[in-house]
Amino acid sequence: MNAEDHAAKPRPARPELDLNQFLPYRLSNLADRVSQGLSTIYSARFGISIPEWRVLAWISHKDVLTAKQISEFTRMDKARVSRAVNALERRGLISRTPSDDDQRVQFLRLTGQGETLLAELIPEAHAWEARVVATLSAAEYRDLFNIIAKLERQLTRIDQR
Amino acid sequence: MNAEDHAAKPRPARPELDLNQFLPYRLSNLADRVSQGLSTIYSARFGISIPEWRVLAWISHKDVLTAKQISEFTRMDKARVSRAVNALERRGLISRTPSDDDQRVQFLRLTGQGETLLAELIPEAHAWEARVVATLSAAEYRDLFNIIAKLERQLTRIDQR
DNA sequence: CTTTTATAGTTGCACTCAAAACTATATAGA
DNA sequence: TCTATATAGTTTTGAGTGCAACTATAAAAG
Repeated sequence: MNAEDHAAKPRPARPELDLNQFLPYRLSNLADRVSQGLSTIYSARFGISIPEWRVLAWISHKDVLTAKQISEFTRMDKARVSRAVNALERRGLISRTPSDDDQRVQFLRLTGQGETLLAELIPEAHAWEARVVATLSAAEYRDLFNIIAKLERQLTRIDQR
Repeated sequence: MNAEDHAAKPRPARPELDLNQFLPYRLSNLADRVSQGLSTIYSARFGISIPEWRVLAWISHKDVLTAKQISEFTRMDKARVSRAVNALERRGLISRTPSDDDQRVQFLRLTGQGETLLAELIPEAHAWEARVVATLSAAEYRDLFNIIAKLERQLTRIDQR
């Protein structure tokens, strides 16, 4: 039985919130499911946590990064980055080399082992993404990225005030 | 200096991962920022946590719900729902009435106080959403919801295998 | 009936997280 | 130069989380 069937119920004048037409709700639902689905690949199969995956992905993308930079790119707390970096180094997937200019800074790079792992992981991640977006037309796919970019710029604008 | 400037670096044949063209990355970034931005409204201003907001929103949407149903709609763990429901009841925002048919089940409803709070909160949430999507054309807005729906259906399909 | 199996909701526990405090180093100002 | 302030990264801590165990009730099977 559906609660809405009680048409008789006297409704106080209350603003309606239709969650299916509420962007934050739809967006967080979708992103959740996407992250969840993708993480089964790198978590179950490669023993990598979400923060670790993000760190790996960015180092792979940029070749050399500091923890600070990763924290900015991923917008993860620096404490979270610190722990992920530690875990990845312990597993031999990345290396740290202290900067000569600034003793506080460490440059992070993939090790051979890290490269090998990503060489397996990245194609699977791409394949998974491809399955998900297979339902979209080329135009929709393009539109989606454009819309996301627009929304992000707008959020930045709003933040600045 | 950009690490990519070292054109000399001998690259092993490794699959590239361009995060800006990787949907899970863009999506989780955006959803994160949207949730974050919205939560400042109900968290800072009304002392409501994210799980509590979700529970309130769904009860408001459906009038009467059980914890089980909320857990399904929000895809939150039932423990998380249980704790949010407890907190909301302690604050007098929702009421529980045990089902006559099944002693295990409790029907959850907004109290007058809960209605009042949502009457303030919902318009503000809508206003915030409106500011964010103000950057989109009507067509883009429509497309966005269609694309999200398509992707969710596809994820359900993938899950089922 | 009586026993088994399923279900709604709660609680305990180990783990994760974000914020703050802290350490070590670097830069700016007096 | 000495002191104050800022910054990179780590550690600590309190709160929140998911999982699994548990309680109470209900439904199904024997």
